[in-house]
Amino acid sequence: MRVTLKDIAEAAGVSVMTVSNVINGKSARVSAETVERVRRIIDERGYVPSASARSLAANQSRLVGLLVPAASEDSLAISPHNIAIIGQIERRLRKRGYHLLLRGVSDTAEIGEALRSWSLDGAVLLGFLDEEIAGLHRRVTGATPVLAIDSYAAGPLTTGVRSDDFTGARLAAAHLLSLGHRRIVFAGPSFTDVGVVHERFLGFQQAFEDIGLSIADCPVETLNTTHENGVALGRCWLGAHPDATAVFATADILAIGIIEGMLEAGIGVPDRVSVVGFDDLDISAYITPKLTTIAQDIVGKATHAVDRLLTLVEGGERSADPLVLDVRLVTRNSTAPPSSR
Amino acid sequence: MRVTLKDIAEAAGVSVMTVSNVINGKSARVSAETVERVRRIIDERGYVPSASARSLAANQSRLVGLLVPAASEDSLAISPHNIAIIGQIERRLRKRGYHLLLRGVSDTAEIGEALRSWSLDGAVLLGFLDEEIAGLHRRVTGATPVLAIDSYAAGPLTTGVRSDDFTGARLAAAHLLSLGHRRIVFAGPSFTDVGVVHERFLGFQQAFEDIGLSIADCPVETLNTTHENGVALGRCWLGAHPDATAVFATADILAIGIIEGMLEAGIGVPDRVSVVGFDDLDISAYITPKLTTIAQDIVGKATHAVDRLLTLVEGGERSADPLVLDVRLVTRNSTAPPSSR
DNA sequence: CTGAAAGCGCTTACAG
DNA sequence: CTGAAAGCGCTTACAG
Repeated sequence: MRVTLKDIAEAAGVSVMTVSNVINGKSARVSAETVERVRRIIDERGYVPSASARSLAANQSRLVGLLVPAASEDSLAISPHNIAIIGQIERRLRKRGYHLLLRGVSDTAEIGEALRSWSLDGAVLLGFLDEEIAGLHRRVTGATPVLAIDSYAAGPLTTGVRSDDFTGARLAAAHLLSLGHRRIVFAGPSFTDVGVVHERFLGFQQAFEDIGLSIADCPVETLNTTHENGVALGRCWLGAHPDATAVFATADILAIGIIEGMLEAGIGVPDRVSVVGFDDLDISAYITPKLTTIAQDIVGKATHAVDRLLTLVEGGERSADPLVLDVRLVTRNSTAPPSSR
Repeated sequence: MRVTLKDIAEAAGVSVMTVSNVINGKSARVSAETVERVRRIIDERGYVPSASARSLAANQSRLVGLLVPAASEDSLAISPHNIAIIGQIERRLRKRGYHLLLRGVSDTAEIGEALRSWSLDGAVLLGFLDEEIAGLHRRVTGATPVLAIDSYAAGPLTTGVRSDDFTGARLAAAHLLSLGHRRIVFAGPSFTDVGVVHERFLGFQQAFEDIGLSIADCPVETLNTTHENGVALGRCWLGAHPDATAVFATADILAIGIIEGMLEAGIGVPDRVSVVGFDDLDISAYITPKLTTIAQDIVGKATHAVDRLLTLVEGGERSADPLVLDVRLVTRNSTAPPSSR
C-alpha cells in the first residue's frame, strides 16, 4: 500500500538505485532525461521516502533532539525564556532540512538512550544545570554531536552558545549605580563557582569595582526564579532589607513577582525601590511599571545553536570556545534614582 | 560499534528472536531464566534498540507528531496558550512510551508528508484554522490517526478535544451583565460560521438572551489577538466606543494589551471600562489590574488529546463527538460595576 | 519454550 | 550513465 522506491523504479523502468540517486540529488550519475522522468513519476504517485529506512541504511537520520530537563512525572521544566527558543530552533532546523524530536529527560543517563534509540544526528541541551552537563561522558554521548545552550561547563563535549551574562549583569548594576543606588540586593538561584548565575554575580560585582566600590553592603537573596518566590520576597522586603534601594533579579519572571509583592506591600516601584531583571520577556513590557531589564538575543541563540550543531553533524570541527552573544540594557520604568529620604 | 540484537543474542547463546521477545515483554514465550539472563546482558552492554529498524520492521514508530502552523520562513506561530499545551503533550506521550516530533507546517499538504515520512503513529494538530482542518482529506492523512485540538470542523478525520467556548463566553458576558454593563464590546479575530471564535460569539449573545436582552447595541471589534492590537484598541477607545462600559476579548493576550492601551490613554480599568479575557494565562494574574478571565483546563486538554489519539493508534474507535472540557470564570480586578456617570 | 528465514525500504560500495 | 546485490537492525509468521 505504501509507495516505495521499488514502485517508482518499476514505473520508470529503471533500477531502484537510479531512483535513489535522483531523490538524493546525485544527478551527476543520472542522465537529465531520466531525472526528469523519475521526478514526474514521484510527483504523480506522491512518493515520500521512508525516513526510518533511510536512517537505517544510511546511518544518519536528519533528526535532531531537543533535550529538556523534566522530572519524570512532570511537564517539561521550561522557563518562559526557553519557551521562546524552542520555536526558533524548530524553524531553523526545518529550514536546514532536519526534524526536531522534543524530549523531556529526567536523568542525564537518558540522554544517551535518546541519542542512540533514534540514531539522532545531534542534540541540543536546553535548560540543564552546568553540573549535569559537566558530568556528561563520551560514554553517554558516543560519537553524536551534542551542544548546550547557556552552559559554562568546561567539558569539550557540549561547547555551545550563550549570552554574555557577565556583561549583562554588569550593565544592570552599572545602571543602578549610575542612578545613585549603592545598597543593591542580588536576587537569584543559589550558585556554585561555575554557571550562568555565577557569571551574573561576577558581573554585578565588577560594576561596583569599576567605580571603586565594593559589594560588601549588598545582600544576596537566594531563591529559585519563579514568580511566586518573587512575590514572597517583595512582600517581606521592608523587614528583610530596610536599607536597600534597589534589586537586581537574575530573571524577569522573578523581578515581575518582586514588583507585584512590593506593590501589594505598599512599596513604590521605582519610587522606593528600583528593580532590574534579566531576559526581556514579552510580558516584561506589559506589566506596570514596565520592567527595566537585560535583553538577550533569543533568535540568535537558537539560530547559532542549530548552525553550530549542524556544522558538527556535517563533519565540521567544533570550536573550542562557546559563542557568546551580546546583551543590552533596556531601560524602562522600574528604575529611578533612590528617593532622598 | 553499535550494540545490536545479534550481539546480545550471541552473548546469551540464544536466537535474536528470543531476545526480541524479551525486549518486547512477550515473556509468555520465553522461560523465566532466559529472560533473566538476557535482561542482565542487555544492561551490561547498554543495549538500546534501534527505533528506525523497529519502525521499519514493525510498521509502527511509537512516534507522534505535534503539527503546528508556521509560515515557511517564520518561527512556529504559537500563542501563549498553545505553548503551555506543548509541554503537557510531551509529558503525557513520554509517560505512555511515545516520542514527540515537533513540526512546523506551512501548508496543510505537508501534513501528509510528515505523517508518511516518519511513519508517524499519529499526530496532534494544534493551532490550525477550522477551514484548514475541514479541508483535510483522507488522501493526506491516509490511515494515520490525526486529532485536532480546539477545532469545530465537522470532518470525522480529526475529532478531538476543545474547551467549552460557548459556555466560557456566556459566563464572561453574564458576569459583565450581572455587574450592570449593557453596552459591551466583543473583541476578537474575524470569524466565519464555524470555529472557536464563532462559538464564543454565540455564547456572548446567549448571555444577553438569557436575561431577555439583545446584543444589538454591542459593537464587534475585529482584530487579531495580539498584545499590540490590544494596545492600539485601548488607546483609541474613547473615540471608537464612547458609550461602551465593558469589553470581552477572546484572548487574554489581547485583553492585556487593551488594558495597557486604556491606562495609557487615561481610561481607568475597571473604573471606567471593565475588561474580561479568555485563557487564564499565567501573566494574566501578574498585570495590574489582575485580569478577570475564563480559565481553560490546559492540562486536561493536552492529556485527553494524547489519550484519545493513542486510543486510535492502538486500534480503538474514534468517538463521534469531540471531548468538551469545562471552563470557569476567574473573577479578579479588571471588572467592576459601571461607573454611575 | 525456541529458532531459521524472509522481509520492512532504503543506501552503498562495486562492477560494468 | 546504469544495475545487481549485500546489508542496515529489527519483527513476524511459520515450524518444531
